[in-house]
Amino acid sequence: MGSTPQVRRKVTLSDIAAGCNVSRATVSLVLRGSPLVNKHTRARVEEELRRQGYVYNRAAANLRRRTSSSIALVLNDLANPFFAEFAAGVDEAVAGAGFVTLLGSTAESPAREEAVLGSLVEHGPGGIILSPAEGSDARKVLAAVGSHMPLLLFNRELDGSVPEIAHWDTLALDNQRGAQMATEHLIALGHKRIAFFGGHRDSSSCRQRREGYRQAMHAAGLRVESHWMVESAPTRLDAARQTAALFAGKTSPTAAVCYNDAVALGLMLGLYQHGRRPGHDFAITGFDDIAEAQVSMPPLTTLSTVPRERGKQAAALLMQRLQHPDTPVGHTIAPVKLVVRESSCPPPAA
Amino acid sequence: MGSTPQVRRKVTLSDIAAGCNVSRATVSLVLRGSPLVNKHTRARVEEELRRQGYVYNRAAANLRRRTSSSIALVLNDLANPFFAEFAAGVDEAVAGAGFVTLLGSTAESPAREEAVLGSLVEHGPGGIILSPAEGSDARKVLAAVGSHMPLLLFNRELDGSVPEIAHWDTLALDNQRGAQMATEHLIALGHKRIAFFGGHRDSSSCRQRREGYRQAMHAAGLRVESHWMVESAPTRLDAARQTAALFAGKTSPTAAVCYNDAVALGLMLGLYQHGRRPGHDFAITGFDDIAEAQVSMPPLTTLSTVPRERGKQAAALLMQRLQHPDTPVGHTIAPVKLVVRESSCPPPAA
DNA sequence: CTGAAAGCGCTTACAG
DNA sequence: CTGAAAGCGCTTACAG
Repeated sequence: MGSTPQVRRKVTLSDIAAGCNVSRATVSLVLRGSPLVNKHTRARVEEELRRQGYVYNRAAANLRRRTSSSIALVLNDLANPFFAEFAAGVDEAVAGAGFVTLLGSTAESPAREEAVLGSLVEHGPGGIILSPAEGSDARKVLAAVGSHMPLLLFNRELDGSVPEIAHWDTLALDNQRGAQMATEHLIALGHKRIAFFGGHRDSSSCRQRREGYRQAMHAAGLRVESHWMVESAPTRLDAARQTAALFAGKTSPTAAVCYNDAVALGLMLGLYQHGRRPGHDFAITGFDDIAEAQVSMPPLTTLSTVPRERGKQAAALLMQRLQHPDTPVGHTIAPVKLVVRESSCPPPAA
Repeated sequence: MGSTPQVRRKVTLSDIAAGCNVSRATVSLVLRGSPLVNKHTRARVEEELRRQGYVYNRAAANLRRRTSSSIALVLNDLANPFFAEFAAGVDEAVAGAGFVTLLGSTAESPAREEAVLGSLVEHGPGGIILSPAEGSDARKVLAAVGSHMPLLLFNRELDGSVPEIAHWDTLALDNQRGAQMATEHLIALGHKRIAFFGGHRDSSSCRQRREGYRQAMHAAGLRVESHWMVESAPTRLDAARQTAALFAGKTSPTAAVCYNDAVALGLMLGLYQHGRRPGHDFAITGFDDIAEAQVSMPPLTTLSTVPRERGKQAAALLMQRLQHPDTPVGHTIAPVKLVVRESSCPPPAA
């Protein structure tokens, strides 16, 4: 009430020390919760901290202690709901550990990725979680972050081999097993002619999902026509455009395992435009279980990756690495879960 | 080749100075691009910086210069595509200014918001962009950030009055004008019985959108039945559930201005479940123009807020404030744009 | 054009 | 239990 809170200069440890006639060392011990401090002294200091509106300067403390209280999160596309959820999970876990998240997004450009990593590293994060841009190169990343920075690669592989001096952990989705499960599910429904639809062939996740699809088809003794393997950008729009390609050959598929949900929703749209009814005369599965999957028309059978959980997991793995720098590098594969909804109908003949 | 890059200790200015027999001051001047340094000296220093793999420690520099090179971005819901796009825009602009973004998400909880703000402030951001959690209180925010921290409020108002000592800029969407435009559009198509559907009545954005709707209805001499004002959580699922309420009275509406796109898409689903065909026998408008709006069935007429642009704008406004702390507080209202698609059909009678 | 010195806000042995 | 002193990695007047 009678206080004058408008000081321009920030309140520091010295102000508090002066304010209650103790040394800065003592104030520091109080702040860090040391048991050495006399109860009465502690109370006086705490009162003074409150009175002056002290704000801890973590950067100064980190400098002195040679520690870090941040981790950097570098994403190829923050606006993608999958990564947005992932980021929310990372931030939740990071905040829970008393750290702060430094954000960087690269808009799928390796050049921007290099710049962003360079800038973030100067801010001294304890480690980095990186979901690489398409075409990002291992050596460039190494040049940007140095060989001593703990780094967790999420979701994608880097181009080129990872240099030996880099001890980078990885966290990946079980793409292969997921696509295999989706394909097996369609086979169990009675489908024989199953396509693999969408995605860029040269992305590692697309390769792995195609591999899972092929294995399931092969194990069931089913053949794969070459025109059933349709490429597209991993977006709804391009997927809708590519729909016609599925029906270009003489033997049309009755079902498609899609690269991801965006592609699957685009395919639904494309099918409607071709007078077909997904979930009735054509079966579709997706990958990701984005929010829209459960409310699309029809609701989409897909593989749940629980991106928020992946985010928490990524943060936990990185924190682990910070605490145990000399543990062997870990390559974690996160499970995916088949969620059956109406888009995966039996074949029309059955 | 013959080098030994594996030093555990980080390379500092002193190492560079020692490496080429100059003082740390000179190295610092080189780093900061000072014109004072002799060309030849500069070249030697730069070579040494490269040779030793020097990484600038921005935290130390910030401490000495009493500057900041970060801004904090605190969002009520990062997983929401609108905010994810917004965050991408903020980060783009922030990175463009050589700053880094500190991320915090509050999961719509005022208590978490307080904690997150408190933690972020300790990391010394130059300013904060805050999209408040529902029910977040002005005095609590002030207590968490202090009265000298530049803060930009985005998208929502705080509960309680903003204390006079807080000089907070705001950036808001033109909710009222947007809803008014949507309503006028439906009226122009010939609708007379138009509902306002979804949203929490006590949220400021919902109040403003309802107000725009009322003004347009009133200006056209149309009356509003009380059961046409339906509340819902701002989610697809709850909106679908509330659909029946629209048709509970004796005079059913032929169109609805929806609180946002999520609600509009939920309403579409609800209408299908009631045997109606949105875009044919019932007109719908949304708000936000999320990615799904253009590919829903039918495509959704809505108000585009261009969240990525809003993010850039928010960052620019905050940067402006950092450079000119004594400029009067600004309250910016960002325009929205009507995007007409097939969901807004004429009334069945017409 | 370059260097010596002080200092940003903290922490941490080390004495006492 | 508390304080004096040194130091984290930088920058910036100030001399020369």
